[in-house]
Amino acid sequence: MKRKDDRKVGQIFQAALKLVVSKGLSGITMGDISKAAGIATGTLYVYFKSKDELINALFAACRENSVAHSFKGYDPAQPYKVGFKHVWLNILRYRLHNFEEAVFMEQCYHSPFITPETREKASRLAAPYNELLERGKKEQLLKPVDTGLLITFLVGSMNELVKQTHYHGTTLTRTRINTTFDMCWDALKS
Amino acid sequence: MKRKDDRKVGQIFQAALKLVVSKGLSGITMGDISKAAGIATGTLYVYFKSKDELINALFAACRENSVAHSFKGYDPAQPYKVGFKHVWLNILRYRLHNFEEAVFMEQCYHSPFITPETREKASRLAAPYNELLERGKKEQLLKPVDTGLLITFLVGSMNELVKQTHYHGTTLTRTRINTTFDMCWDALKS
Amino acid sequence: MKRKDDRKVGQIFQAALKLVVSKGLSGITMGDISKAAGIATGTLYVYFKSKDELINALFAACRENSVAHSFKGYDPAQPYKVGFKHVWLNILRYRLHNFEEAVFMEQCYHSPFITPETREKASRLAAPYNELLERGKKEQLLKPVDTGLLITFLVGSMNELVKQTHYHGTTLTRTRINTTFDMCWDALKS
Amino acid sequence: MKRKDDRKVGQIFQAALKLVVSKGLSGITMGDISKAAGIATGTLYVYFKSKDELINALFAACRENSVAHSFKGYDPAQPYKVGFKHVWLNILRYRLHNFEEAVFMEQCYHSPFITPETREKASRLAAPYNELLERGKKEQLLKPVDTGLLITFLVGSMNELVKQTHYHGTTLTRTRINTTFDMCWDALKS
DNA sequence: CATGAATGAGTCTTCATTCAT
DNA sequence: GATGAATGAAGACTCATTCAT
Repeated sequence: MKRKDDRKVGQIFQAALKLVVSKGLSGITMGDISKAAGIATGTLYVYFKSKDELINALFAACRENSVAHSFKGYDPAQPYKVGFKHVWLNILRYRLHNFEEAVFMEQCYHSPFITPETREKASRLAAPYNELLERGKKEQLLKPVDTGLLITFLVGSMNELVKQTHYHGTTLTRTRINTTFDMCWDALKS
Repeated sequence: MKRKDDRKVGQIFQAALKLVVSKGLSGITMGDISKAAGIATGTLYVYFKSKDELINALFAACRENSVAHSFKGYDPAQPYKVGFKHVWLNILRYRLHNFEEAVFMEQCYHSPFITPETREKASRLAAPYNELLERGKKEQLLKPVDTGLLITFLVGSMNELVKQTHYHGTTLTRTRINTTFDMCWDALKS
Repeated sequence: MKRKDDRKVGQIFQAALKLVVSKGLSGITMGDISKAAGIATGTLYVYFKSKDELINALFAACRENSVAHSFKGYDPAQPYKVGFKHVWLNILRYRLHNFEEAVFMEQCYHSPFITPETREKASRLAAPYNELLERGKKEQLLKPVDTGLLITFLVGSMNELVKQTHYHGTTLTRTRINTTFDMCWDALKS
Repeated sequence: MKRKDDRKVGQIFQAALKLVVSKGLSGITMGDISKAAGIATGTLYVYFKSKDELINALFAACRENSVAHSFKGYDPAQPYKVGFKHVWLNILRYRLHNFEEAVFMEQCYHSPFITPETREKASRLAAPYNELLERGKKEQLLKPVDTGLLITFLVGSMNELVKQTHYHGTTLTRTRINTTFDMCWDALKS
């Protein structure tokens, strides 16, 4: 028998992401995805019970991927600001290099595709970010305000920066990156 | 266009916005919109040539509305920070009270519905924001960095704040608002 | 506006019946039905929410039609056997002339299309038959056995007779009809 | 065909029959059958070239089984009515105990699955029934009418009786059976 | 203008069948 | 032989759009 091929899920995900960026979450069809993935439409249903499930699975995978990247190489032993900047850069790098994933996830935010379960699962993955910011507050380096608010700044500014970079074609020089980081740090630092 | 018509366009827009929040931009149909607006499907086509046109018109209307709100009561004669905060609060208030519009506009960002023309028209409306920030730089109150970057912080953080407020049900106290403004100001101020 | 056309339901029913006889209940598609009815596929959904609903509605209509025919011209004032034969002939005539309906209803018997509600509704329509046989028992003309059993003979024999007539191409002469009636009567009479 | 294979064919048939009763002839899929039979879908195609062939084979098998049962223990040497009742009871017993087969065969009647060849083969198996009734006519115990008509009564009444028993949950007491037989005999006897 | 029935292209999904293992 | 993943044609159903009233 033919073994279920795990690489195929990857192909499907890649195809879906590419399509979401070019046609929007609303515009993609199972036919498009299968064609882009180089498989038959029916094959999609071997791996995912429905379009909904496919989208949810992709969302979960992106989310996990994103979190995993954020803390790659993070060393809690280092001084706070060093570690913080490391993570900040990780996130930025991830969003730039995986722009498609970032766009997809944002599109999912208000879509009826994402089920409450998936949403719930996603928010549980936010824990490491929370901890990072809590630590900053404990070391009295960050403003003693609601962690959610701090994250808001972290994420919100990054989002717009990446979008702008991508769409306005601005090249993200080292200086520009540092400037942005400084602004972010100024916002958060106590 | 008589007044009667305008009222109907308003109903259509309201209906569409409500539906986008609950079902996503992908999920709305002309049938849904007409039903929610209390008119017949065919009547939609009296006011809009197609679904695309309806969405684009709504997008443009929201965008204009948003800009108009931002500068309501803004007095350039006042000291910079006072005026800046005024605008900042206007934007925040707008996004909170017109959450549906905000969601709709975000959903439109990557959708194939919005034509380049509409996009172009929208970005031209950004001029007042640019001017506001340029003035701040001229008065050496804001960091001498790319205006786009400054806007990024302004908008990005606000976006996330509003989303959070809405979804996590946090009440936005005066203190919380001020804290957020301070963070934003800290990020931008030179 | 275009008025919903009641004749269209009739066309749809006729088309469906014809197709069930030629291709079996299993083999019919909404596309086939619409084509045979001379309308667009989508139009079917103006009149019926789903294929299931269409089949159930058709079943109910056939059932009603069948019962209505059975007692046409039946006069309770006449001697029992005369009235009984009248009904018997009505049923036979109905089944022969509306062979498609008869086949369709038989096909429905074990199909998952028919909902319990429809089934229930159908069996409630059996009341007149029950009464007819009860009367025969009361007048001591029929065997004093379970009414269900009597109906079994009435219906079962007729069913097979009609099928045979139709498929083997036997012509149903007056003699043959009378012979069959006599057999039926012999079975039921006390 | 080894014994092992035959057992598998049996499993397949059993699975198919069970599914036809629960989901109708229209509703069964090769996937369902294979799952219910505890084998892989592909394996079905080792035993049957196609779904059509499977259904036809099953139909033929049921038909043969049915006829075989009918005359089990029948002894032409016995008086006619005794033998006749013996067969009649055999048929009844068969239909009650193999209700699934009976339902399946009825479903097949108007389905496009059954080929003319299968149909032809099936009707050739009716010979013993014909002979039984011919003998009755020759002995002047049965009405001198068309054999087809006689069979019609035999089969038709039995069909309905079995259906009723099954669906209305009536228990078939010995008395009820005898009553029914008497009715049938009354219908046929000269 | 307003209506909503009619249309048919396009969607998701299923399923008989094939084929690599 | 046995398996079940892969295939793609076909089916039920949706929906933007048109048009008769």
